[in-house]
Amino acid sequence: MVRKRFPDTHCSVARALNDVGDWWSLLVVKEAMLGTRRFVDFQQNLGIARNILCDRLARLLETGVLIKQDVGEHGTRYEYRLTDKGRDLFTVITALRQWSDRWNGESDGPELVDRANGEPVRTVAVQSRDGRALDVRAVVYRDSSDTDSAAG
Amino acid sequence: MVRKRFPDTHCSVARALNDVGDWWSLLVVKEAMLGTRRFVDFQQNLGIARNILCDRLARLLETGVLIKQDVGEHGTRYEYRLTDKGRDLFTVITALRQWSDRWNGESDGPELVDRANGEPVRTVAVQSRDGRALDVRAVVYRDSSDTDSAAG
DNA sequence: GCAATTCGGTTGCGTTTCGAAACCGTACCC
DNA sequence: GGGTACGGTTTCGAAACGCAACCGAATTGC
Repeated sequence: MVRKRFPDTHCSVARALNDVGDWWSLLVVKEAMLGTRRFVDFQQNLGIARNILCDRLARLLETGVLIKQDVGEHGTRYEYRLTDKGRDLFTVITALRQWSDRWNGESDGPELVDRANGEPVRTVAVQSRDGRALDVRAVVYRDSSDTDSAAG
Repeated sequence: MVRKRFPDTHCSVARALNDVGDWWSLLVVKEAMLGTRRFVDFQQNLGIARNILCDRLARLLETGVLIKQDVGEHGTRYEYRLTDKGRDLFTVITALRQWSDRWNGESDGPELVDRANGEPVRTVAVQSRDGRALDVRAVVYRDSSDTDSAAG
């Protein structure tokens, strides 16, 4: 199963979607963040077809989001664990979760709280250097070719 | 073209992916955030097939991410514009962009800066109530059924 | 040692979706 | 009334998906 996706684009968003842009990849990563590590557990918890799961895991290994470890205790056993790159998707997934909760109604799923004190986490937002929340109209996409202008 | 996707899941992430989880939807939204509003412009800027673009635009209308306005100046003209729900994806898209830049190398695309002063925006992060950056290991997914416990 | 089971896949096969290009209908333009 | 631009829809081959059956290695049970 070879797929081409967005071969070499200058767009960061498109390049991110190359790694985690299909239906299942982000859900696999989310599941891994909940502690799932084994093939059968991913398969059952997500309800994904086995061949598709195989393919997604292989791709996530290729792109360095997961690593595969042989834990040969009982028969053939592997663990799929998040890399730093994979764990770093936490922000993306949390932003997506909060967006869904805001606009499609609260889910009855688990709530995300600070392990240190049990308080809910803040709403994820884009912030200016001095910490103001910025919406899309408060920013400019500045062409990176004029790096030494305008910013000051 | 009817597709089922994830029918009714308790998982917020999966529900978000129902709206914007396929290959093109997030790119369409991203393009809209760059100011694109017209069918032909989406089609040319993204290099998407016209039928797929039609389908995605229709779905984004259905889910309330975009609205369609007739601006009948010259012949048949419509504008597809972001709703508040659509604009609110700014955080998700920015998080995704930053993730890609961190792990797949900087792109030569435009840089995101504060319109007010030209300074680059902060790195998007999940924060605790008191503003500490939290990674996935610093949080707990607390079952929302025990709402009145543990939180302190 | 041999059957049954578990785990992590792979293979076949039918269905769905994608993508490129051709076609269509309306509204301007002259 | 022909040309053009816009916003689609149709057609059709290719790719991806989902289900279910099968496979191979190791472990368990006896």
